[in-house]
Amino acid sequence: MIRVRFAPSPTGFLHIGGARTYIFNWFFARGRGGQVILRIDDTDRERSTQESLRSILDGLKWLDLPWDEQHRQSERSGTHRDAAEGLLRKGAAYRDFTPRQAVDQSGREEGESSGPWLANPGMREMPPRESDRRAAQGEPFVLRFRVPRESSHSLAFDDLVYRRQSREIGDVEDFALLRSDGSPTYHLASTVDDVELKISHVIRGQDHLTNTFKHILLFEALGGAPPQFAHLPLLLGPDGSKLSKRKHGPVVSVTTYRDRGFLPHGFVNYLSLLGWSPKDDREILTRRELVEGFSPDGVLRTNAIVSFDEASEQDWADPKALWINSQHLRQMPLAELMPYVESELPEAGLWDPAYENARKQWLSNTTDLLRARYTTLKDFTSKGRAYFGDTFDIEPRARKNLDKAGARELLHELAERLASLDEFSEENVEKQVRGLAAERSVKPGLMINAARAALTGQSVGPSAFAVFVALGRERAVKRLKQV
RNA sequence: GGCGCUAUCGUCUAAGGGUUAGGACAGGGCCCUCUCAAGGCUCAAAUCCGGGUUCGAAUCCCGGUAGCGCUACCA
Repeated sequence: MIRVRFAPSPTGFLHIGGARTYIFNWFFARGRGGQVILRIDDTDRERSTQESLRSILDGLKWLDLPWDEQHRQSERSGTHRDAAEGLLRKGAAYRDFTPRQAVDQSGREEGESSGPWLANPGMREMPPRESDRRAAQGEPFVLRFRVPRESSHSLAFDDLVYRRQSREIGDVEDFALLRSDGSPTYHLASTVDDVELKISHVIRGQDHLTNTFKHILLFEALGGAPPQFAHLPLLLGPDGSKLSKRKHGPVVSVTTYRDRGFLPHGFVNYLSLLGWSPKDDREILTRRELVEGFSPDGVLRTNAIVSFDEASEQDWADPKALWINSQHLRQMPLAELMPYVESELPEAGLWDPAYENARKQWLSNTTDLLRARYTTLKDFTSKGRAYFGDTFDIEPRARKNLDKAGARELLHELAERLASLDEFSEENVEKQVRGLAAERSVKPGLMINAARAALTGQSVGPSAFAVFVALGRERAVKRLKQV
């Protein structure tokens, strides 16, 4: 049974890099009848916050890729401690009584090659009896893994993405298992839980590639077979540094995409193409195609840059992400799009209860008319405001179209004629507009553009005749008369 | 510093010994047209550098350089 896990630590918002890791885990498991486990790695109690947890859960839910099980590491600390004790008894771990400050000082500054395991060989070699005695006296200690030093063999594993990885065991330090307050570190908790939760494949960021040797050592000491590993290349900012909220702002947070009108699947599609591709020229892929096509050995080994311009209103996100979203917006089944549009309207004060019954069809027609030229869901309530409500601003460029000589009178005249039109259809409206233009010897474009301006306050938009019909005779005539 | 990973247009990527190095986004132009989109066509744009191996290298090997990661009682 394939079982994967996504293990975020709630010390920040859900990062798009984390989201991509989750997405790849999900595709991998779903494509093979496996299960997805969400595990909150909150072993760092001091830095973990409720707010972060909320953000992570909200972000993941929005992606609409449901998980099968959920666990929280802090609720399993007993298990972790038992495992640590077992390792200590077996001699696979030892207590390090070195005072914290001493370690901080020796290791930190312009680090020589020395690590704690070299700095304090006395701790590693301390007789168990002395170790037990000092612990019993309450002297604080860190529990460290005793990396085998006797033979200088090398460690190796086959990463599904990075292929065979090997390392001299001498290059692996005696890493911490338990902190001096008794709490488990990430390495211990993660490995113990991976064993207990029967994780078959660990798919995570490349920043853990070298940590994997420690984990394999731990899996073996714990008596479990190591899972398969697949490390993913990292996501970098436009400056080439690892994406971070601090440095790169709100674009690294998943909820930003939600709040700015991305379709969940448009976002998923975009992320899936960072470090992976279907190897053909497809770019817009359905969830099903993604699940069927994804494979770890198709994942690139190079970091990808998330390109965006924080200063630009247009390119606040990667232009390609925006484009992919716009493609989904116009290609997805209209019925699937409607709930998203419907939830945008009330927020903007543009909701009409009749959208649920009498005007349901109208809403859907209008959405269909508009979506081909929109990028995000927010466009429906900003650019599309005049369609759903009666208060809207007139843009400068639209005003110019209205200010053209004779434009207003023509529109007033047109309003009269439309008011008495038999059937208010696109065809008939067009006939009236062109007819009037011919009578007055003006270019139809003059009237058409002025009409669009009067009707929507904008100089751009769908075919003006379609706009007339979308608004309906009553509203259209009223707006023509008002200018 | 040590250890490791990586290197194709500005960006995301395809091509894993033989291609005019392909596609997409973004940019330029044209068509369409009532505007803006969409759509169609089109232009510009890349194999980090240096050595090998080979008839032939983006592709394999070595070196350099650069970027990134790890080197925590963070994950």
